[in-house]
Amino acid sequence: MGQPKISDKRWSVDLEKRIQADHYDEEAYRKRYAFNKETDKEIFVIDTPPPYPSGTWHIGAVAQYSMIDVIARSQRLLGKEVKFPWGVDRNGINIEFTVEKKTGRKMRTYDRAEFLELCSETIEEYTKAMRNTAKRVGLSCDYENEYLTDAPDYRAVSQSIFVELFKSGDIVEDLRPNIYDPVEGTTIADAEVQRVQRESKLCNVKWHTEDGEEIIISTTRPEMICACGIVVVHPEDDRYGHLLGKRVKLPIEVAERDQYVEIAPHPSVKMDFGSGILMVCSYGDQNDVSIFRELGLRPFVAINLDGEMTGIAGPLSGMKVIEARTRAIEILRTSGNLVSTEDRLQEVPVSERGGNPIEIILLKEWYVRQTHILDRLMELSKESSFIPERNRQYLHDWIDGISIDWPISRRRWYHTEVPIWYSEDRTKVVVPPRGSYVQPWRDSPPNNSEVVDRESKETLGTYQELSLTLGKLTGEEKVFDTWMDSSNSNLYVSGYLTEPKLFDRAFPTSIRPQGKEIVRTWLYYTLLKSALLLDRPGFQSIWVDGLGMDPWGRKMSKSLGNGIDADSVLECGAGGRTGSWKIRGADGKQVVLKANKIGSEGFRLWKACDAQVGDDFHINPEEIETKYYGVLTKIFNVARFASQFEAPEDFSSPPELNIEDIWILSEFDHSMASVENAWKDVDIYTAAQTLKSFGTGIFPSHWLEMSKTRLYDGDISATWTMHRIVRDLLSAFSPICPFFTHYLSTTLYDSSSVDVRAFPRLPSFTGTDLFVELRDKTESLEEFNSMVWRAKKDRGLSLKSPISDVQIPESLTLFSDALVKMHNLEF
RNA sequence: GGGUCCGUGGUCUAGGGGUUAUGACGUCGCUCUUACAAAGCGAAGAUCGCAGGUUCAAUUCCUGCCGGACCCA
Repeated sequence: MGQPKISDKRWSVDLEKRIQADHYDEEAYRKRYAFNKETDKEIFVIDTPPPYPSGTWHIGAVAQYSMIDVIARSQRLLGKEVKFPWGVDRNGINIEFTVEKKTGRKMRTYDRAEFLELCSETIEEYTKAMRNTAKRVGLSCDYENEYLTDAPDYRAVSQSIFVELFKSGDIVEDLRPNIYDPVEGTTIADAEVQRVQRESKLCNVKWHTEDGEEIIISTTRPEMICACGIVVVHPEDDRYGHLLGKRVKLPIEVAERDQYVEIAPHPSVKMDFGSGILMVCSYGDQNDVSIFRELGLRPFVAINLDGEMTGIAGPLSGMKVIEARTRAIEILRTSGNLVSTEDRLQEVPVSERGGNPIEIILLKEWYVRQTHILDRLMELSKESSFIPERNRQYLHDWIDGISIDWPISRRRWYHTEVPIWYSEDRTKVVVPPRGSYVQPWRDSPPNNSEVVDRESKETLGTYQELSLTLGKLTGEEKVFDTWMDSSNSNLYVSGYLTEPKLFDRAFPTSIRPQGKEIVRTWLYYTLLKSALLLDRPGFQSIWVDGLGMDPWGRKMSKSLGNGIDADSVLECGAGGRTGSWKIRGADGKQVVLKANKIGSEGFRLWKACDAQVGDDFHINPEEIETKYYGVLTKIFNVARFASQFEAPEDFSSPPELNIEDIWILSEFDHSMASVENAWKDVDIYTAAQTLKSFGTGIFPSHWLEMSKTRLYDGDISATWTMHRIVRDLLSAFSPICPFFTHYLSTTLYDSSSVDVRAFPRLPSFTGTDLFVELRDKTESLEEFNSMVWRAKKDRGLSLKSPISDVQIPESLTLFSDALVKMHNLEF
């Protein structure tokens, strides 16, 4: 016994930052966390979600990433070779918006190359900030091999996969109705559409049949009358049976088309909506699209790419949609065909990124075919386990609802280019060779490109041989939907195209960790790719966590004013600075939350203990501090206490052990067994709770108090037991609090718990009947100790003062010596 | 309108057909006892959202309703 080796009186955020600074020393870091692809160990590849750098990183996402790190570290602890990549998703419309906002100029007013340069500079800044936060929260990623989805090597993979799917016929080009954002001038996918409540005007419009009968049709989009292809009523609607087959005149003048449309039956009509008669236009909404397709009608193009009405709109032609709507109402009113209007709240589809009302327009775009493979996808998905299992439902529901192919081309710039050139006569295309990145809008094809027949997809020869026969080439101007890039992440990190030997061992990728809000995009598209390319499931397990919500359970958003910045929580307590957050509470009033110390270790511990995976979690800095900082203090002090006693030389063979030492070892082994299983099952919650309750409960409160006298007397059984438990406890706990356990373990034992590569379990001497028998004593032991403490309290005695009339129950007589000393019992 | 999840002491949370319902925070009381007052020990505090049903037995299973969250149309 001597001075504690740990000099700090308590754990602090400053100490945490000092340890971190050392930890990110490059050489040491690489030794710890680099991935060795030649390993004989089991390989565990994590498909880390590449975050999108947008300035501030959502605290809920940071919390989620810290749990992904817990997964990475726990798998290392179990002895696996872990690949925990660090990737950043940088393609997309977000950064384009950011640059437009920053410079006050719209994208299309720039030269394309100049604009790309601006995007790339801006996103680089954000990327740095994000990497710092990642390190601050302790992510043990391979930062040295950072991948960027906008870098040539990554884009090359995206383009190669495109070419592969194009040749196999799974990617096609076609003229189809597409969801289009007229303000940003680009197509978007189903998954990117959001719905918002808006006030809109429902117009009840008078139409006339050929034989002069008046009918009323309700619509919120009178400007679309010019694109009306048919008028429908419900087949069972008795009111209108006589109208079927008749023709009805459009109530607004149109050009270049027939003024009359037919009335037909269709079951999709809601009889109780308005008059029960519906006009079907190309295209007012998704229902219109399916009716046009079903009835084989010829669509009219009413709106052009700039969001203006086309020539068929007659008097409205050339107007923007909103303007045209107002004018249409005026025209109808003047002509006496407007019966009435009503204001009503309506769900309007808008684009997720731009927030603009979307239109459905006929466009020539590139598609990944998916409707033909949905059953197979469902089957393949059964081969992946979900954590938690119930979140499988999100994927099923999405797959069930898919009815159209995935449009993947976009009319934007800061994205991966569609790697295609068209021959002068448009019958042939040139595609780049595997592994190269091309920009067809400004480059010529590389010489080893291939020439492919546009219809049959047959390879005709190399570009070098055939270039003279192609005439003047035109490079494709369009780019990919960003999900087209990010849905390759698991293939990329598992070595597809670049490291076939690794890929063989590492695919399906061990785990896909992600939030539930992107099941329909990132997860779905990734599984789709794996199915199309390889006919295999993309993952062994899929870990789908809930979302970080505000303290009252609502989504954090700028408009609600209830956001919490991640860095402010991680830095709370550093350099004596406290944290304070002003946010709008549940009742709309400002609430001020205050905390003195959290740090990355407190933050991680909170997330690990607070909620089961898959549930939404509430983020309240006050709660994080009050509930979990004390746990760190407690374990710190246990280690500090232990540090005043010499650690044993030999941790593996115990000396002759005292009965109460065997007892606590049996308890400890039981806890460690469940922690080991929890880590194997990626059950962070159970591992965290088990460690926490052993480390702050029975071990210090009962065993340590029972054994203090012996420890002070230099008893080797007690000393061995304590150090063995403290050391192993720190190792098992290291995935959750790596810096905390690193500090304690290196100070006490000269070796870091973050370097342990085999889950620590007690030697086999322990697995005896005696173990089971002693573990049965735990409950009565706890009860007895509580009883004595209560008795002393009731009599106003201090805990060390003697007490005389207490009887040790028969079941605990084997602990008599220890209990007498612990409680100072007198007889 | 549909789907999924949730509703357990003041707050957060575990559990799950069968004695006295888990833990934490907060509250109250006592204690600076040679690891720990940024702590320890002890105490009080819950008709498990509401109404039915199944059952010998429901907080747990079923149905409906109410409330919340998320997703979709």
